[in-house]
Amino acid sequence: MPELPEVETVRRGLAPVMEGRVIARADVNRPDLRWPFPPRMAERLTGARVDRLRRRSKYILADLSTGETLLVHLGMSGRMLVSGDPLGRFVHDHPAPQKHDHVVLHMEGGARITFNDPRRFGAMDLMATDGAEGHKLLSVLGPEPLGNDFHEDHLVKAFRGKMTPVKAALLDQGIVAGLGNIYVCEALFRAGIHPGRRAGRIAAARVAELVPVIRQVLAEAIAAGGSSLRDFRQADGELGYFQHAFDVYGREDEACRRPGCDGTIRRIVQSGRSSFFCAQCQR
DNA sequence: ATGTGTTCCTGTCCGC
DNA sequence: TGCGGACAGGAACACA
Repeated sequence: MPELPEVETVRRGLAPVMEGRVIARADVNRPDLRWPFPPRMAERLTGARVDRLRRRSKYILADLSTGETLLVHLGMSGRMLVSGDPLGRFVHDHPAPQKHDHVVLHMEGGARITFNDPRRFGAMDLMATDGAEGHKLLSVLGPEPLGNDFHEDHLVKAFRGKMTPVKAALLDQGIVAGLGNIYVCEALFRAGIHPGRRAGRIAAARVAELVPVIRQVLAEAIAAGGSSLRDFRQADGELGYFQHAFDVYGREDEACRRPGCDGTIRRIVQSGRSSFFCAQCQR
């Protein structure tokens, strides 16, 4: 689930309770998620100060005072719960442990961060901070969609000659890193491009238009997530998902929202995943 | 080299 | 109320 905007929202929620603070204890309740945890993960986290929380694509990276970086991926169903936050920004009382609470970080000062992931498609790993970008999972990533390396030339070149549907091309993390099923659908809707169009057959000018559209869709979602963060004092402290209105995602059989369009949102399955679009205004 | 399908898990929802 | 099937925001991997 969590796509780039949700992961960024989680990072922003975690930063005030983690950055500059020491991990007093780490409870690791099982040996693995999608992959085995690194050897002695709990010991390697204990006593480490979190110097900085970063995000790369859908990965959260915590640079530690030990010279190591903790990598966290939320997979499809991963959530972070913050409790006991002394800043009073999140719920103060620690909730009872829940099923699928796989890792719990106890911060000095009282805050607690619980990683809960029913489907266990999430991941955690530890690596040397120096050269972290060479990590197997990070080295294959394309440019950040909100960064300077993501520009019209890049996307046009990446699409050139590709016979794969544009939907799949935008989901390809090596072309642009951080988009998932929801925001690809939303971006294609705004750009007026049918998800089944072959990437290499779209005119360069239309591909170029996708760049600002993708940026805009993501920026709006991050802003929506940020506004949901402000209410965490009385909320349950859960980070990872927030209410956001989509134009096409999840709106099968509903009316197209484009002014002047009387089309209906359709759902098709592409490589096993749902694509939502308006056949009237996406070509 | 590309493109496509399978796979890892649990939970929820919908029709019968 | 139970049961089966479809489906869910990811992405590595095996294959044609």
